[in-house]
Amino acid sequence: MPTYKDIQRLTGLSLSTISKYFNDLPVREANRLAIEEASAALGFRRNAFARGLRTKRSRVVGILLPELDNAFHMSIIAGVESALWKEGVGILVRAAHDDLVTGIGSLREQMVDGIIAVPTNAVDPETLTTVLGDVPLVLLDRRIDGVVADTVTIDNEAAGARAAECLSAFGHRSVVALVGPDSVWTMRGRARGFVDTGGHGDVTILTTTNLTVAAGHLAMAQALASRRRPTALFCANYELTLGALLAITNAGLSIPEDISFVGFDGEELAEITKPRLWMIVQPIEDLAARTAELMLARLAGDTSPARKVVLPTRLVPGDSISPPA
Amino acid sequence: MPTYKDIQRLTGLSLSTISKYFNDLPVREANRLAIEEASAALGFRRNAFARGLRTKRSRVVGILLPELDNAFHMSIIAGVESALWKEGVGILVRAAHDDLVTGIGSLREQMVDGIIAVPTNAVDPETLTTVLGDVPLVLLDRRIDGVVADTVTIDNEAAGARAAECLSAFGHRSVVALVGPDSVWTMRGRARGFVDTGGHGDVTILTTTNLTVAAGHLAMAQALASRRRPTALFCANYELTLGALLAITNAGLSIPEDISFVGFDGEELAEITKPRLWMIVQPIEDLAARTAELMLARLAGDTSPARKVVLPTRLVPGDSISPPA
DNA sequence: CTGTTAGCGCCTTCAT
DNA sequence: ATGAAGGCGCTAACAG
Repeated sequence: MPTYKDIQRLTGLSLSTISKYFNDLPVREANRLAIEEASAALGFRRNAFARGLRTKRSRVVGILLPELDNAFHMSIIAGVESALWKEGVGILVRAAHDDLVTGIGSLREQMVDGIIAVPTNAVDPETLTTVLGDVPLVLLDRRIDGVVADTVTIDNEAAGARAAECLSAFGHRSVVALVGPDSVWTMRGRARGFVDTGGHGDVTILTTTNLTVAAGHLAMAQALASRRRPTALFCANYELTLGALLAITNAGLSIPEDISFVGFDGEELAEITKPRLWMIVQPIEDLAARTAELMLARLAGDTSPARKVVLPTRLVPGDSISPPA
Repeated sequence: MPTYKDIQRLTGLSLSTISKYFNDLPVREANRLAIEEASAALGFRRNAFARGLRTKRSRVVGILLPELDNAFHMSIIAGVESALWKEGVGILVRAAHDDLVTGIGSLREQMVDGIIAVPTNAVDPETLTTVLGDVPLVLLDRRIDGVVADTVTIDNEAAGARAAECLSAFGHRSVVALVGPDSVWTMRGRARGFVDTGGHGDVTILTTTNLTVAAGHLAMAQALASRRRPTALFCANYELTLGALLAITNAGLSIPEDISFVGFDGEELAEITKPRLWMIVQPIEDLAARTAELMLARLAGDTSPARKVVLPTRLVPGDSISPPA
């Protein structure tokens, strides 16, 4: 690996001039050309270790997710990566497996300049502060009670509420929400919004054991087979939506004749099902953009108080709701 | 951030003894305890920049994917991350957007010790060699013509062939494969295997514009509406499988009465659809394990010739094929 | 605008 | 098993 010294040998310039060139500080035109020629000939690339040792920055941000195979989180991260990389910032991705503190510690060991995390469990705020040191943290999709940090989420209550409104606007008084485990922050919010707004009638919350297609299918299949079969349904995330849809289809039931349906996050799905499904959809690109923006600001030295960014969901109309029989 | 010097101040030991302790070299028991106490008190963590500067290794592997929102690739990467992290190796993830060479260059700039890439376009082997330098490269899921590198893929021809066999075993002589663009290496292989083996009869290849649920749905909806409606179908990836399934359901057709069906990668889906679908499934965990293993070996200094790991797919039987009318 | 100099924190001979 | 010393490649004063 060539170094400044090699460039110095070819150009006769001092190390500091060469450094200035690479840091976009003014350099005489002739020297600039000489450096460019030399480094092209050498295939030179600056050594990030040495640079980091001096500057104390890696231009890498750590990403901490519960699991890496969650499609929703990864699609946000795709947007975050794109926005950060435009500024030359890379992402070091790690599965946290419900242990935020350990995850943060390990990322810090690898010298990340900041951390974006989707938290799961509760965390002791003090422990968090200690392990974080001065590394900026942006919490994505979910919050942690008692922790003061930048936060980018959607308005989950409003999302649940809107779903309930759609259904009640068509006259449904007996409504069901298929939601994931109560341990998931977003699910609590969506369920709460749904209950609070649909609460004038008869509201049932079906809780699944986890957020998978299979779990959604199972819970829905059981509900459909029960004595009081749901007639108006809201699914609180994409996997549950798909699972419920399959359960309904397999049971030989029709939407909306037998059951009215509001799904979540499946805009693409909504467009190709018959009938089109009503959907609550999350603004993935905005979530990504705001998260990246916040992080870049912190990296640039913004020390203003923690922000709480709350984005609205979009309601995509369909033909999957009809008045109750 | 505390350094060895701080530990030295607390323990009176030399920097070299402290270094030895942290590098698992023999240190007298009393000293070991002193160092442990001091570093705990200080909240000490070794500075990876300084370490990298000396050792020339970052303990980070770069991951280069066409896009980060591809569920299949990310599920492999989830396994890779898990295996690498067990060895203390992190992953720096980047979307390559069809430009492997630039991607590799940028990852090298961030000092990755190795690169795992899912390639898309062709690449000039020499350019690749140059930009790689001595960084080990493992190609995942797809190969590049003319490039000699470690490679972990499935046997795509065999996968396509097996699908064709299933259908012909039930007596189908007119079979259709729904595959993605010919530009995708895996799709070419699956189509080839399907054609070669199903070739005794009447084989049609439906090519979609991209690998999405919507594209699969569209292509399938058109085919179902055509004069010669398919009666035996193989879908060459998960998104196409889901899209085709929705198209079939929406068209009011039944599996397998109207159309026999072999899907791809949707084992979970297969279990909850009615009837159960025949599926070709990729060994995601094995792909991840072999990839990680290969990379770890290279990081450990293995300089043996490039390996070509080819894994078999699994055939999951269902009730979605019946003899033709 | 350019050059000289002094580290950043750690690992690694080399003696002891 | 320990200690002293040098340097990895780069940046950031500072002087010119």
